[in-house]
Amino acid sequence: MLSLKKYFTEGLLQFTILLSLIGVRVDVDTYLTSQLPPLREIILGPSSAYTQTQFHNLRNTLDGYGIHPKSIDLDNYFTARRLLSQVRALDRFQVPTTEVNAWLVHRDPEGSVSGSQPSSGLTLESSSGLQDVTGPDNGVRESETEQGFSEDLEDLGAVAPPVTGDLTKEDIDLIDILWRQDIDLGAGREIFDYSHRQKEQDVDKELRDEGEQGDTWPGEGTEALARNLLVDGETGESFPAQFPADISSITEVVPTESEPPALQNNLLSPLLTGTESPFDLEQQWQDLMSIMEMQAMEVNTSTSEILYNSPPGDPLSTNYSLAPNTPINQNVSLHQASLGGCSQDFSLFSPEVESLPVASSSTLLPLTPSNSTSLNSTFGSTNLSGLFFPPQLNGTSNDTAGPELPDPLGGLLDEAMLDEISLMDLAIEEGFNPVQASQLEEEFDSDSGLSLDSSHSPSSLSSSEGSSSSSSSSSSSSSSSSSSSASSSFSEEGAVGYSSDSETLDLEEAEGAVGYQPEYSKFCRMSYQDPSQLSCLPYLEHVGHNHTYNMAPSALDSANLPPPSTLKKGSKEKQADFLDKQMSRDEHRARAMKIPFTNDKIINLPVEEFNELLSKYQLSEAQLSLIRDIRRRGKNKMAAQNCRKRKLDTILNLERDVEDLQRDKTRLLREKVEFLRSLRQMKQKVQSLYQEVFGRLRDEHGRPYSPSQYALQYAGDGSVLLIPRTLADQQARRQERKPKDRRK
DNA sequence: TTATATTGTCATGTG
DNA sequence: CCCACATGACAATAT
Repeated sequence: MLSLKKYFTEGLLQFTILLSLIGVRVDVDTYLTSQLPPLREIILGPSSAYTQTQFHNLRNTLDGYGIHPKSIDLDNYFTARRLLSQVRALDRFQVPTTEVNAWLVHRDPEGSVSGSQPSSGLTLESSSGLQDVTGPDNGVRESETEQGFSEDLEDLGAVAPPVTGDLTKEDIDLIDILWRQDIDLGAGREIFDYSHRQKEQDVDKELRDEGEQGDTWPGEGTEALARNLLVDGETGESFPAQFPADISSITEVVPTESEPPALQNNLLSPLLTGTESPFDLEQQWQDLMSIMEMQAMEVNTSTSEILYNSPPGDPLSTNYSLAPNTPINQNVSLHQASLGGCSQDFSLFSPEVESLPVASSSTLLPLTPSNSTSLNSTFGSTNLSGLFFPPQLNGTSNDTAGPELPDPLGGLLDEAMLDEISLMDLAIEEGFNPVQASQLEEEFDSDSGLSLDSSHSPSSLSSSEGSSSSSSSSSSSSSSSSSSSASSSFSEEGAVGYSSDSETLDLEEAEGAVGYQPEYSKFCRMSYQDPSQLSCLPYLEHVGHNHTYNMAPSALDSANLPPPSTLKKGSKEKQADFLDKQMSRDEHRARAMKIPFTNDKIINLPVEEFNELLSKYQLSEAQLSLIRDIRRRGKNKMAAQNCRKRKLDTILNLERDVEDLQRDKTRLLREKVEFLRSLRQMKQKVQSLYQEVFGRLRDEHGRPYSPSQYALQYAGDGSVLLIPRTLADQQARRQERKPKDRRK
């Protein structure tokens, strides 16, 4: 948990730093208040994911991040342009509003891939576009970031159009991507993946082969990877038909997108031209299958070239440098930079954050001293007034506050005195006395610290919700959708590929189901927003669900990282052992019982599909029982994760609320001190004037009036009267009673 | 090895 | 009644 908190806080800091670097003005206060939610979600990602209903939101895209890396892997493995074009085509299909995000993501990867891989002709376009765009991107980002991460895709569209006018199609695309990145904020786990992949790439082929050859592995892995695709493939019935259907649906959706049709056409046109075969299903499918198999062995999908170029340690520098050539990487890198660099940046950022609180504290400090002085002075003023008035009156006036007033001037003074006294009383009641005035300073300081904390604390239930909703949407999307999009298959493959092992599958499933934690954990541990974006796509449903949860990140990490080493060592057996270790108990049981489908399917398939699946196989009673237990436990696992995330989120929100209240309290106390001080000054002024006027008064004999016998009193019309003390006392008493009566 | 934190599982309740 | 989900409690596991 601590590490996670660190990550999220660091992520916030980094993000802010990034924004500042980009040129976006970061208002920490507003950021905390208004924009914190998104950040918080990022940090608390899991919490946001709590609400299952929210899975469909953008966050889900985060969940899908896993896919994205895989897509990159595909590029690495398959140099053929055909894949890229296909992917793009797929992206198009997914263009529909929510899907638009995914589409953008894909493009980035492509661009990055193209940039990295000279083989693809597309690369030239994408790379050039990226480079050109880099400048504009920043500007766009500013607006984007300002608007908020959690904003809907529609918002993106709305924002993008203005920018697009000057920008080229490619630029627009890039902007969209950047926009999405900003929204997602997730650091790409790609870095991790990359590291693994570089090492594993060679091994991956072997793994792929193994997966294909493996009796249990291939089937499970493929199934897990793209339930849609695989399912179809398994049945062999629905797959072909579904694909076209999905495409048509996607194309239809595209026009409806927020972006103007013209823009869309422009954006799409490049892709379309490049894509030979959205319809070349067989080849795509084969490629996807092969990729999936390969990936299945690799738990993680390292697509990022960033790793190659730069060590994960320097996400920022490397990312930025890479950005021009590799849009995806850039995006990822940016996220990562914000996230990964958090620790490093944190120190830098912290000062800034603290500066605000400090400033307030500094302001407070002067106040506090003044307050203490003011309090004393106020008392002094009262004493002064007492000097003017007869001792008796003064004594009474101090206690009652009323008696003094009766005097001619007493009226004014009385009110001021009363107010002051009342304030003082309040202060005392509240525990805010002169002594405490000094304490205020401390409070302020502490408050400043609190404010800092608050800033750190992510506060955005909404964001979490959004993420959760996105995940849910992705999950909701039917399996048919998965079959439809080859691109989706990539993402799924990535997830599936490594997940092909029962373990990975379970993890994915669990994650997808949970939806909330994935954000948090994913974001913190590894940044793979892009994949998440992919998850937005319907076909990615499986992946998204699985990825979302906390477990996923840890599992993914463990799964991803270890495999590379094992793979390098080069023994399939080792890999198998590792996979076995990674597999959950239920997975082992399922394997032992020779259950013909993956745990992921068992757990995540809708009831109808689940029953249908069961009906397709002749399973023994023991197998059926085990399957039902696996489903029950799997769902409960996700539920528990959601529950815990929700709980954590609630606690964090409460914590934030407490901090806010403490800040408010400090502010109010400071204001109170200021008012008291100003009141004291006014009193002193009135007293000095009173003395001056009273001292100049002379009776008919030219003798000054005795302060003990006479007093000045302000009349309602602004005139000043000299009246005997007795009258003044009486009037003062009357005035005292009135307020008391009112109070009653 | 122990203490703590995390995660998985079960039982139960709710919608 | 079934299903999905949420949640407290406990166990298992990881750190």
